[in-house]
Amino acid sequence: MQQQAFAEGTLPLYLRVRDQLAGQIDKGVLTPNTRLPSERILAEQFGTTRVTTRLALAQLEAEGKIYRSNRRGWFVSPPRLIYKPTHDYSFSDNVAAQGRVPETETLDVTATEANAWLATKTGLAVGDPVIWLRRRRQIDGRPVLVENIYLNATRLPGIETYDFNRSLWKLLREQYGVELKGKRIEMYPTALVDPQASAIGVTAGTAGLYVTRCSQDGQGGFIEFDEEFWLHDALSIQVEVS
Amino acid sequence: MQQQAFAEGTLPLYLRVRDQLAGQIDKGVLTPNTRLPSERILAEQFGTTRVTTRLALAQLEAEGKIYRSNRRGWFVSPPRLIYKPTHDYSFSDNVAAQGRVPETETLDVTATEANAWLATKTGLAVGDPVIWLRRRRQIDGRPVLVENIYLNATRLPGIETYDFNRSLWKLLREQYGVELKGKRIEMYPTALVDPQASAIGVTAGTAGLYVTRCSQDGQGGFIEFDEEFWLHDALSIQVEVS
DNA sequence: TCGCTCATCTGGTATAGACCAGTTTGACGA
DNA sequence: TCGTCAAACTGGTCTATACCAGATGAGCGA
Repeated sequence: MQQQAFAEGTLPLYLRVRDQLAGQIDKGVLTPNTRLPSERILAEQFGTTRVTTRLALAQLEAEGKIYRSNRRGWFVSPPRLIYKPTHDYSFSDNVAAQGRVPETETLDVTATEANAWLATKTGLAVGDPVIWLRRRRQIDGRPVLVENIYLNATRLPGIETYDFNRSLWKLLREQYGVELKGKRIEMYPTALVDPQASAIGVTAGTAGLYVTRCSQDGQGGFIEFDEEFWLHDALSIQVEVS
Repeated sequence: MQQQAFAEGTLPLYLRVRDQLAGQIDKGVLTPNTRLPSERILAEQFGTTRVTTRLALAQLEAEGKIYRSNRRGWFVSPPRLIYKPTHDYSFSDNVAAQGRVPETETLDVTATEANAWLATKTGLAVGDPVIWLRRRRQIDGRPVLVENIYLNATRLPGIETYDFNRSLWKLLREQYGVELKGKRIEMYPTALVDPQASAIGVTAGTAGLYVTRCSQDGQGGFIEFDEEFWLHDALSIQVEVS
């Protein structure tokens, strides 16, 4: 069982494979959403095994250059969506403005009550009525996030009867005259685990970005708390302050 | 070569190993910065191989629950630092305020000129003089970020002569009377690659968060452009707007 | 033409073992 | 007592192979 010689400038083999593939992506030989050759074929091409090839692929995935679709293959990542969480705008409008095709699916709508965790996040009391909304959102047919939205049911009576497959922000403004003002946003990178991972259709452990957003109206009253689980390679966040 | 039976509720073995370790961390059996048993010992304890054990460890690493120190072992991650990039404050003060011990090292100070990339980011013209500063910052002895800072040399004459192992923000205020006002922040998750990975002392491919921050003074003049490479498990970002 | 079935392709999970290259530690000698 | 140095230990990289399970598409039958 011969061993790697660490030839060619001491770079490990899996990083040399990575560099080859990254070069093809950067040079445009492989374009966004193209499928890469299968792991077995790549392994043969590079004269190595699937295990090492997968190391290289995992590296590129961590960098956000490629993504995987469960048991279908590896694909070149499209550009990141520019996302400004401090703005009030519609996901759909934002995606469309960047030349992409958005899609929103409502997974679940449930009337429930605030638990301790939600209470500390929102300022509600434990037991206050909330509407819990779960949605999945896609860009160009690829699911990029799932979200849990908790709406102040007292402040927004009857909201559970509306169609949620559209902009929530517009719904609040048009039906309730609510303009979201204050926001408290928190985010950090983490891995997606079930149930979010399977809702997006990725394996548990895929890198993600966890974003929460607590919005109030002009008077400081709590309106909605949004908890988003993004694929890590799907977005670039921008914030401007003056 | 017998195969896994997918027993015990169909969870794959590496996720069951993950759950066991995660449980010990959540219950406080393993406390922050404690070293885990070695991969070989864990593999033996769980009746599996190193490869599978490493899968479980990589999963926990992706979730930000553990981190590795090169060839020294795996350690339990401490709590994330709360970081408000829209605020003007000192890294050192912020870390200390959260009961941790900060440290800053200046790696490099170079007088150079704005290239095309920096020009588009800052509004400078290509060729304008800038001071390029590289720093590494630690929390409780663990390097958590490296940064490239580009300072407007025209606006801040002689700044390269100061000590940079302290708060840059205070330096600007005290020596130049500059209050940073406008900020444009951009960030996205990605993997750390060299030279940043080796500067922090992690292997290439470790998950990170890339943050850039462009700051101006009250009159909209460009002051500094900051490019930060964070370990992904080291921080939680908070932004508030009204 | 349309729907279904099944072979085939894909990645997902797992075993067993090997050598490489820094880190740590403990025994030993000055 | 203290420094040195080698052994032992750690993760890092790699080979070779196997079976599992979901996705896909070709082909067949209604």
